[in-house]
Amino acid sequence: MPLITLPDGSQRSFDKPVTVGQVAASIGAGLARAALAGEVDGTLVDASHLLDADARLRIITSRDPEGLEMIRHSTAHLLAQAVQSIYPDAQVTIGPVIDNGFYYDFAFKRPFTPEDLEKFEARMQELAKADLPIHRRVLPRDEAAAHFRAIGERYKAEIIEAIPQAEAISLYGQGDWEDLCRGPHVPSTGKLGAFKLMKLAGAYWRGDSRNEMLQRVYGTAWPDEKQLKAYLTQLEEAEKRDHRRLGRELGLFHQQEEAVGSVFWHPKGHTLWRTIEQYVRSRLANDGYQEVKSPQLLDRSLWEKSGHWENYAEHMFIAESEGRMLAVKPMNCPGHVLIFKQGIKSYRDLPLKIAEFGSCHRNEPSGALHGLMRVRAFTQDDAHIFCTEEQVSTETVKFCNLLMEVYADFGFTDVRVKFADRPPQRAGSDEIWDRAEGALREAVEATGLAYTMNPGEGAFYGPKLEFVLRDAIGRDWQCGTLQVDFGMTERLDADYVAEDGSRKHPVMLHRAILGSLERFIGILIENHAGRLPTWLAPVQAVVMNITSKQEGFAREAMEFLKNQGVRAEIDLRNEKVGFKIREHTLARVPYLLVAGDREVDSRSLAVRTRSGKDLGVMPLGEVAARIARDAAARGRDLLEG
RNA sequence: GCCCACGUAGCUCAGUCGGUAGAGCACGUCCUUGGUAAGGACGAGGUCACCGGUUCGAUUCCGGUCGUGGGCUCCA
Repeated sequence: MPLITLPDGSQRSFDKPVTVGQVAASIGAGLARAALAGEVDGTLVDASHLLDADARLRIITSRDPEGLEMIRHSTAHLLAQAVQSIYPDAQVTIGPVIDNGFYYDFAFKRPFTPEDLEKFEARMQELAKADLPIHRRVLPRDEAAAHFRAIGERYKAEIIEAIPQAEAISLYGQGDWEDLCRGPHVPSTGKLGAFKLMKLAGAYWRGDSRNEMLQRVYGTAWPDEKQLKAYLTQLEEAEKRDHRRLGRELGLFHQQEEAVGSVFWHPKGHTLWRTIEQYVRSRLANDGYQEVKSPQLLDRSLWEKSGHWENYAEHMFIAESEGRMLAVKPMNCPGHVLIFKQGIKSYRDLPLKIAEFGSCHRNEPSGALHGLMRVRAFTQDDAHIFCTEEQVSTETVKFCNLLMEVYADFGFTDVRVKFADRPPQRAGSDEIWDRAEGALREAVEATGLAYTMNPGEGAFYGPKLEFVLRDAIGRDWQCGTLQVDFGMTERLDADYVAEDGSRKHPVMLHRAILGSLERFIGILIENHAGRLPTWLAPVQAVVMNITSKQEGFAREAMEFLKNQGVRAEIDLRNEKVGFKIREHTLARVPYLLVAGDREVDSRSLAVRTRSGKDLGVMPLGEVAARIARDAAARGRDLLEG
């Protein structure tokens, strides 16, 4: 006689055991159709799950996050069924849900082709249309393993054999096809249909590059066609924001094969670069950092002492001269330690903050390179804080405040913090790591920021905080970092005289806010879809004449704006004003300034923004003031709608 | 580095079932002096990524190299 309690507190009693689906049906026909699964006393179960005792029940539909996840998971199964119905000798492995969709990895004798993808999708549609009921059965572990071995599914068998022996294994079947799965799943394949297979890729079995390569099929799945279409449209939008395309179209930079993984910054791109660099420079100076410049090439012996040679050699570019082996710096820290070591330092000198816009080279695998986002030559807004163990907390708090301020100026306010602890390959004893992690934990608690753990992802020399910012279309980018290093100064023999006259090795905080300037600029371009805020726009205003009659005044106006600190250009070409407006709008110039006869007479300009807003005619001084006001707000309070 | 796909004019892309290629935009010249997202005419521009092989002949077919894209791995 189960008594079922629903989320709204209402109760229903039944005179015999009922399934989740039957409870839904007792509430209404619409809910019965929509019901995908249930949550019984906090555990997700299938709609066919039999309730034989009192329970709290929540009916899961596609409107619940869990429901959407199930749709994706079940669609992954549908894909596997389709693939195996077409290629019976393809072996299934795993098919998890990911953001916006799912993937499924198959072992197959040859790579899948785009034509295969079409076939798979068509078969999936057929199977969905057939509305096959999905049912669950349970086997003891050993029996399940033997079953999968018997039907030649060795990857599945391997997965099962990793599960504790006492546990029972559930299998889900639809039609004549069956797969190992924890579940739950939607009640039938007819609940699926709004999906699309997106792409093919290779992926290693268990994510290990020493293992064999599997064929991964990516797909997306949604509760209905409308949401699917909205997602596909959004993807197109993201493509339009691609910084590589915009970088070319806006004349910011280019890359070519003679310098793989490096960037050729064009005048406009470098203007943007300098604006950012000068801004960060002033923020750092305000916070007591001293800027330096350290050498690009440093002797191997230094890298051996710092631990890089042992832990980072595969990423380093090597050069040779007069029989000495040199390495192009992949990081700035050893150089900064050498600067610290010049002269005797006292505890009174701490914290000592050394900053550098450090140009680093790392020999990244070719497959990792991607536009500005992943390069081999990049520049960090890097700095090292030499301090005592007691100062770690306050310095961390100060740094986090600065970082949040800087991000806000760039218009990023959604920032997440991750705590990455000791990686498998590392320098220093466990005892030192215990202390470093302890100090960093205490420091991050002192900031009051919420954080999540990122196990095993620390730098080889210390644990780190990672600062992840979310962009305008919801993508996450790790930019800032703060790393606590208890070992580097000892390895490089850097010390200071403590209050009691003894020599001590300072703690080093490695920190960056933007991370790589190259990458940060890429993020800015995509975040703003090329419409950089006025303070960053390489060209802030273009003055254009309507006929050649206004040429003199247009020149005068442009010079005036330049003298007022506006990055202004002039367009005197013999073209119609509509043509010029179109071009500079597409070039994302924030302010389009037109000089016709009327404006010449009143020594003013007709002001239009790149978003098409007509701000009317303003005297020259007012135009300059308006642009200056907009630029001064940085990314915080944009005037433009 | 690994898997798959791709590489034709500055850009976006057609095309050649093997007979050295075409459009639009951009560029140049000329006409047009036009008030807020494309005025018109003419013209120039390509070792079809690179290196080999097959062939009478390769941009096209085959192999390799390099690069790019999407993944994997890695990561700022």
